[in-house]
Amino acid sequence: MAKILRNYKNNQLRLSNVGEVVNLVGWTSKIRNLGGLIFIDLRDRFGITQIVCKPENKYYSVMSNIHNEYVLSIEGIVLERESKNANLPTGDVEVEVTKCAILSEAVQTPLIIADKTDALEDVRMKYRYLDLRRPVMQKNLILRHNITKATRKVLDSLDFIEIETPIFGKSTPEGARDYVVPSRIHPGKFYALPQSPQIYKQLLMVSGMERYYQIARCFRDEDLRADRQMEFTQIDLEMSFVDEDDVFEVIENMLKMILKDVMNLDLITPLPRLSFDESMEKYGNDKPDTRFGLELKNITNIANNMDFVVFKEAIQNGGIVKAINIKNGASKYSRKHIDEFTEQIKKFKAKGLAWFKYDNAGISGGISKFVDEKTFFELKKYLNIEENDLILIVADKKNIVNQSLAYLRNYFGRDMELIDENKYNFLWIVDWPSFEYNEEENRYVAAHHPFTMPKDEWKDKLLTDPGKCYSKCYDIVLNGYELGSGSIRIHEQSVQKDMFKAIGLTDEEAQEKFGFFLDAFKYGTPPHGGIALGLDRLAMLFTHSTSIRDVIAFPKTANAMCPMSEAPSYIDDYQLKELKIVFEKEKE
RNA sequence: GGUCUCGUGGUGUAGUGGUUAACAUGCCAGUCUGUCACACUGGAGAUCGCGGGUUCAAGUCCCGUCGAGACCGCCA
Repeated sequence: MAKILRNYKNNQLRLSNVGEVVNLVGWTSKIRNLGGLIFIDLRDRFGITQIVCKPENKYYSVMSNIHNEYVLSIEGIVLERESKNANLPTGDVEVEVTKCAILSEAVQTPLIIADKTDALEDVRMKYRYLDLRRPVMQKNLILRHNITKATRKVLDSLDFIEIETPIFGKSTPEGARDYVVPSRIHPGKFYALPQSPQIYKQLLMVSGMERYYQIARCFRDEDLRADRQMEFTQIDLEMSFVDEDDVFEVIENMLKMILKDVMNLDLITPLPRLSFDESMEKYGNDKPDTRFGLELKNITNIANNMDFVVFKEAIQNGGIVKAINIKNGASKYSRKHIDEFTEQIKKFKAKGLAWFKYDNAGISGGISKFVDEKTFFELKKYLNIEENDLILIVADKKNIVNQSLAYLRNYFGRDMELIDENKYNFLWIVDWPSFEYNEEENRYVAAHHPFTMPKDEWKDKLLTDPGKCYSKCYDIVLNGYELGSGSIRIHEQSVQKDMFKAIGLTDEEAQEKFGFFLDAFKYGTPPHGGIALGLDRLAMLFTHSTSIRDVIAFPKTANAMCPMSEAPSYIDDYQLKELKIVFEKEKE
């Protein structure tokens, strides 16, 4: 085949090119055949150029037999259009065909190749290669590329080096479920795919690399969600000789650069910081969307003085009472709506949703008959209750109250249109508790991971008062999503020993579980810490996608399958034999 | 593991237990020389996811199953 000529992309031609002979390639995006006059929108990754062909043209019969998605190579002359299209960068010109070669024909596509396809996601997944022809999807992947490009640029300028760590590793005893790969050479043994390069990046600090980063693929065998895939990508980094503020500064600089390069937005730094406890109190979760207010208010004290048995019981059982005030919600939401909200929060095990409305006639509905004048006076002041407000109250165990109201807060943020979609509200959640108490196992477990450095003032109190310990752990949150998580790590062996003791691990058990990792720390370990940011989530939020699947070229469905390739699949018996894997026959 | 929603031409939807399953878009053909969501005319295209049941009669009701999605659990 002759060399395919192409001297312009389909977004390039302007009035200044009029008269030039140009060579274009692309897919047939749209045909408008007016009988005596054929227009073809020729699409490539960069844009669309209108091709025109008149009846006297010797390629007229060729052109009139072209169908959608045919791949064409066009030679033509750039002309000024008689009627221009202001919606298209190339809308002032068109290319009159002088030569046309059909490089490839196409049958009818199962989905329409346009930004607004009418296909649902399973069809799009099955024909992902066609879905990815849609300009909006190409834009998403290009934006993702721009994020990694900016990331590499800024981290390189800050002396970070990109180092690849193994995909085949050793199964880690804690954390998410591992994906495992059988070893043929060592029958019965398995490699584990990394949940994150955590172990390796810390070892690289022991190695003296000082500043490492990686655009790292991570694997977790847990159920999928709109914002969670079985394999996902993290911007993973680790630094030596640093404390929390140093990590924040690097990430803030990096995000500033990414936002500028990718979105042309100026990020104001330093980013706001919120303690974990404060976040739970005000927003009910550890990843607040701060683009709107609607904060949770703790009314336990006021509720305790009310003559309402539901509140009293909840408080007596160690629970709390919190409220949100939906401004102008009284007239918008009917009793039926409120019943639906109640139904929704049952998934968090909330037993009910107390509510009342306020207007100039006073309070009404829900629990209003339990709200006496004095109580209302206090609530009105504390919750800033005004005309037409709807007050929603949950009384239960602390985490049920927080989960329920955090859910409702996000719902009303959207439903009352309180969210400015053009805002990117990054913030740090800092000062995390070191431990969570696991009631099932009756012991403390590491809230982050057992290598997280406690705050200086708690370093020597891990054993005496673990429940109150805070650690040098931080999350970065964007618009209600956990974007990244990191910590300063323990580099002192005495602190590490206390940490293991606090979570009930003996020296022998710790050695057995984390052996080579702990050994490495004996040979001179710099203070170090790091963070990992979810690239998929960042790209999802920048593109205003509703799922990370829209910024991943070939994602899996919620059921961890690929409708296109039909992975996962059974393998041949000889492969199983070679791996010495035997399945037990299913018993009925 | 659990809860909920959905499954009807290529695609997206409508469809009171009762005629030939409707509409939009896409596709095919025809008319048309300035369209750009071209317009107009005509046409093809559906074993209503699959299996069973109730019924004189099932796209519609029931049970099961498979598939898709959202959420809970899970994700140190």
